[in-house]
Amino acid sequence: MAVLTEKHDGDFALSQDGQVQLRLWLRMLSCTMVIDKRLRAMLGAAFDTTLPRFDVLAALDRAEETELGGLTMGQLSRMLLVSNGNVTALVQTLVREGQVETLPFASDRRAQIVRLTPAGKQAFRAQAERHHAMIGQLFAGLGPQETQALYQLLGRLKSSIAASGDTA
Amino acid sequence: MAVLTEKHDGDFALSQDGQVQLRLWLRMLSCTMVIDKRLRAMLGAAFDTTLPRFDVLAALDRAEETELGGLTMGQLSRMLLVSNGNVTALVQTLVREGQVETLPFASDRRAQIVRLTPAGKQAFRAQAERHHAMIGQLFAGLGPQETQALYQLLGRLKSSIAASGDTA
DNA sequence: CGGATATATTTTAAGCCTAAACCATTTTCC
DNA sequence: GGAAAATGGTTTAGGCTTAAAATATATCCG
Repeated sequence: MAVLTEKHDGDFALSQDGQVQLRLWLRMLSCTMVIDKRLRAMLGAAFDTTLPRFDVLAALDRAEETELGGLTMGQLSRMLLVSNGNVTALVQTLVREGQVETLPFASDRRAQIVRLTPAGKQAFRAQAERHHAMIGQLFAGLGPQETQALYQLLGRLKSSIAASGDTA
Repeated sequence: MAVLTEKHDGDFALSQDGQVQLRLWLRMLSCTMVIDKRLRAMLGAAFDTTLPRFDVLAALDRAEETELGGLTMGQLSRMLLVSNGNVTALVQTLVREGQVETLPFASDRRAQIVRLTPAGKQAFRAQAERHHAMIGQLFAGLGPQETQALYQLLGRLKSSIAASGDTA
């Protein structure tokens, strides 16, 4: 913690540290929101779907290589950082649309496996391509080392958040 | 999309870069979501309120110095980047709770002014203090020049987004 | 003036999201 | 074995959010 010792410029900046953090947070929130909205708008316009549904497909796609070939509801919930009930609703609509199917999980009759149908996999691939392309466009103005620097600073932020969680 | 549309040259670099950008986006989204959730949880637990309601109070607090002493529904909507109908609902509940009041706007009978009540101002001050403190904690692990660097890189990202918007 | 257009706002329908209560099954432990 | 606790999942009630339709008022222009 800095004491106000020096004369001119640096002290002012430090005394304003809280303000800087608030402005940083607001800018970060704003950027995230704008990108998020663009992605949602694109998914709605091009595929008549939503970001949460896309996220479910993406998680299941990544899980296809595993032994189960899919995920349980609870795994999905923890992976997407959304509530259990929310996953229930999302999976229900995806089942209704034929993009996803559920199977009983033999070794635990409370649980069930969710996995992509062929139609779901095909839909996901098309969506992922556009999703990926749009992110590429949005970040295109950043050079490689800016991208890298931002990635690393966000890693530091992640650590900072984790550290603050221990005591908060 | 004029610049990068040439065919064979950049493919490898672009595909690599795209992966980095996707990971960057996911990390940024994750950090933002975690902070957002913490703030919501704090506001709910400590003040039985929500982040959107806090945002309304914050906007009105900032507008208190102006001539009107408040904002119209439309100004609020544009400022918070949420839909008009959403503002209607938020203001209604804040009016019901006595934190906000609406006044007819003499020079345009379609519009109305929304402004803080004394109770609203008092509630906001307490909430803002905690909000500010929590952000300080979450970002505490970043040094001053890391904070500054992150702020500037997000500014670059903001420009990149704006530039991509011109053509997308 | 008066119709066409634009603006400010509300309403409506629908989806997302959560916490809390609830049910079914599994695990723990005596 | 069997009660108690834990876990997987669904349901419910309620708030947030949007787009689109509807309402009221204001402005533009012939």
